[in-house]
Amino acid sequence: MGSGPDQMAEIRRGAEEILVEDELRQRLSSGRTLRVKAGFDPTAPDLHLGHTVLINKLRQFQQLGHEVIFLIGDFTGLIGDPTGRNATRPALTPDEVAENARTYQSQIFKILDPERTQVVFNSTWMGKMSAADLIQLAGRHTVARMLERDDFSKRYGAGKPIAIHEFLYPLVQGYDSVVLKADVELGGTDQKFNLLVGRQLQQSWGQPPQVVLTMPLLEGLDGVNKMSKSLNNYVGITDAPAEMFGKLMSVSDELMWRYFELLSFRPQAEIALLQDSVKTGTNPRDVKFELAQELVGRFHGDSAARDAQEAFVRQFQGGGVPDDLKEFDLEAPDGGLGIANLLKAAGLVTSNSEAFRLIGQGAVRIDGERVADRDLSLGSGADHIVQVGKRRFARVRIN
RNA sequence: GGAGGGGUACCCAAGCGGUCAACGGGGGCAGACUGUAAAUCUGCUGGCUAAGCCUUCGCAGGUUCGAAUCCUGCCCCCUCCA
Repeated sequence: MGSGPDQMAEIRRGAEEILVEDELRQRLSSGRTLRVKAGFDPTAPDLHLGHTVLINKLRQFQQLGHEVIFLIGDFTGLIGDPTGRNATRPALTPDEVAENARTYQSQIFKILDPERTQVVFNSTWMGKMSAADLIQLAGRHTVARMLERDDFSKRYGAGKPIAIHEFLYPLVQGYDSVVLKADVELGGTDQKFNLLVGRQLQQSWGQPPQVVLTMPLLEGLDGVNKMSKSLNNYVGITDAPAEMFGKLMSVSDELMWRYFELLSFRPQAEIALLQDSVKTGTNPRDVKFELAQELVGRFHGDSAARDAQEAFVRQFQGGGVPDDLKEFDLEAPDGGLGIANLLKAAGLVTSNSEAFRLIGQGAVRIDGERVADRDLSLGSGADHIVQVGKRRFARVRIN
């Protein structure tokens, strides 16, 4: 464990804001093991790299010798997420929550040390709370302070509805910090308000207020929007190695550095050296290889990462064929099997129209030969590698 | 309860009787190029037994030679007033 100031440099890495930084410095230098909390929604068990930004930060604290509390917000999950008013999320059943929690545990321990991670559920204490207790909790905060929250004040100002129970969410989250006696709570920048409510409630219960550390929301593969499943710009941590590798290689050269900062475990100094080397002529692609290697290795092991890189080089640099081809056995009618139907049967296109379009664009190859004739038909007894674009392949046997 | 606005393709958004399979933008896909599935440029982006035909503009009817466009009813969303 380093000294206070050394720890601060690592902790500050990538962080958006630390409130209050002096308080954190003091607690670090006290030499005490700090209780570092972060809460996760049990509705989204499929973690992507965006989620891991926070988990990585937890890991850092862990490596500095502190105790990590991974809180699963199953109580709030059972009520259902109140934000986004036109698509009220269906409340999860206890079984689903339990299932999601298991998924979390199998995924986060690729990053966190299970020995020094406490997984807790807020239903443990919230479930026991009576209506009277809840009213008492609600009495600790005021409407005016609630309305300070950016999205509440915007909605209020715009005449948009705010349901009463939406006010309870920050309170419950803050109360979790009281119960857990958190020293530090981590969250995305969008969580800032909720995290601060935790500070306030702790003080109200006579506890020293937790330090709040917010992390930026990781940009998705498009480099613009935050990474999310619904925008389909994400890298899932359960994505297959080749898939994960390819997605990371598609990140722009610029965004790559952002990913290094927030996702890589490399020391900052080492990343600075990589940046220098690109400035003096190293191919950014090769640096991106390093990033993809590290991340695929983290979730799938080093040998899978090496294989993924080899396959990537073979397929995209060498114009080669991936080794895990889907195979199809197709029947040819008397006149032979038309190319469009073949592509459709092999799942390479979704309609004949799409097939013809792609042929027109020169995207279709059979055994490496570009197909120019949209009326091409293939007879039986053959075995072909069929390709659409650079990424869609299939092996097709015609009987 | 009253007044008004709106529902168009994956998303946003034009069109307001024929020239509309429907402008434009985003996203996606493809091609070229390359240093990578970066960047950039170009093309495509309903379906089919395919130079023709069929289906699509909230839903159901109607008017018309002809409707995304006009009429009627219904459903849904939003804003303001109470």
